[in-house]
Amino acid sequence: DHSVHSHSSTTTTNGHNHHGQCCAVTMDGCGLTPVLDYTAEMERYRSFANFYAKTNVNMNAVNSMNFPQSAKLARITPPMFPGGRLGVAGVTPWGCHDNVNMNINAAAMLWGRKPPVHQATPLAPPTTHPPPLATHMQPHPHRTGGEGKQHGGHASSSQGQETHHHHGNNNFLSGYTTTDHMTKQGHTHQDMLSLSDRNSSCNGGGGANGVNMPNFPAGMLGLPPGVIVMAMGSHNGVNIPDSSHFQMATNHNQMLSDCHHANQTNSSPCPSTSPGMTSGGQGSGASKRKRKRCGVCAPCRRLINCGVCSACRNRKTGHQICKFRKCDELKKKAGSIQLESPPSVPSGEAFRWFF
DNA sequence: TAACACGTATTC
DNA sequence: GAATACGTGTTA
Repeated sequence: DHSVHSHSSTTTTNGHNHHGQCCAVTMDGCGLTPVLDYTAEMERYRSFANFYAKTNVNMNAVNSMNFPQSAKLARITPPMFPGGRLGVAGVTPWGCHDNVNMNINAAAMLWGRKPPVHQATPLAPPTTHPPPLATHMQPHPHRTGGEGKQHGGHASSSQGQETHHHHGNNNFLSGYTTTDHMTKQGHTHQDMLSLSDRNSSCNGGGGANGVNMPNFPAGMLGLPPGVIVMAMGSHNGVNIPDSSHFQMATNHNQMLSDCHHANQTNSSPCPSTSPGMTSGGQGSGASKRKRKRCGVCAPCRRLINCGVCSACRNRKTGHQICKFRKCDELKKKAGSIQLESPPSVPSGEAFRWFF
């Protein structure tokens, strides 16, 4: 809607939109400038607010009464978005782009890393802002609550996030105290485990390719559990938005394999023929194996059930995951899935693990 | 076509 | 064994 955009541009002086709703649904600076469904966006804000309400943020946790499943999830959810520097203080945990454009920056922001672009200095840090390292895991002193932020989601409004340069260990929040990050609640999110506990090895198994490193503590790398590690291409570090090449450090020092269908029960790392398929399954072969969530699409990265969709409401009988958490890949027909690499990305060869 | 129901695989 | 979630047939 051109009128909306022109309205926004004339009422901002620094790129921020001061007319809340417009800001909530537009994503200036995102390149594509998509317009999100407002309801969906608000729902995401609400879920995030609920998440913080149940974990470590002093908020009026009214939502938790309405969404018991969310509360349950929140209890088992570690502070993936540390200290409010990323999430509540001005940037939604889902980032500005991520539910539309699966690019690296979005994922990086989500998993605790600031987008590595033109950010030499934080934007106008609030007064008396402590040094980043000192307060990294602490709630932002100026936080006013998640859903109240009309500027949430604006990529450039991430005041208070510390700067991470695009090289060296700073890339991985070396300032983190990893124990702080993970042991506050003693365990990690089930979804995170499901992503990481695959002791499978689609990349060669047994860490042969440097992917599984059973005795290599992530902390030594300054890698907080939950941080996705993106293997940069061997050519000039070009960000290649291939979600299948994300990796994630976890408590178990394992990485999320880029095999989407890790096999837990047998030693075969990648999809194999499954003898029995579900009720209606034809049992015609490997393609009928139950698929796994991709783990990197926007719904997969969502940690909290909405609690209100039909799937949540019919948890017992429906046996379905929350609608808002349903993997985009799984929504597609099983036969229509394109495997791992887009044509422009030479799988594997273009990536390497760098530490 | 979306929502629902159910069988079943998977994980804890 | 319970909880979760995928796949698919049925129904509105």
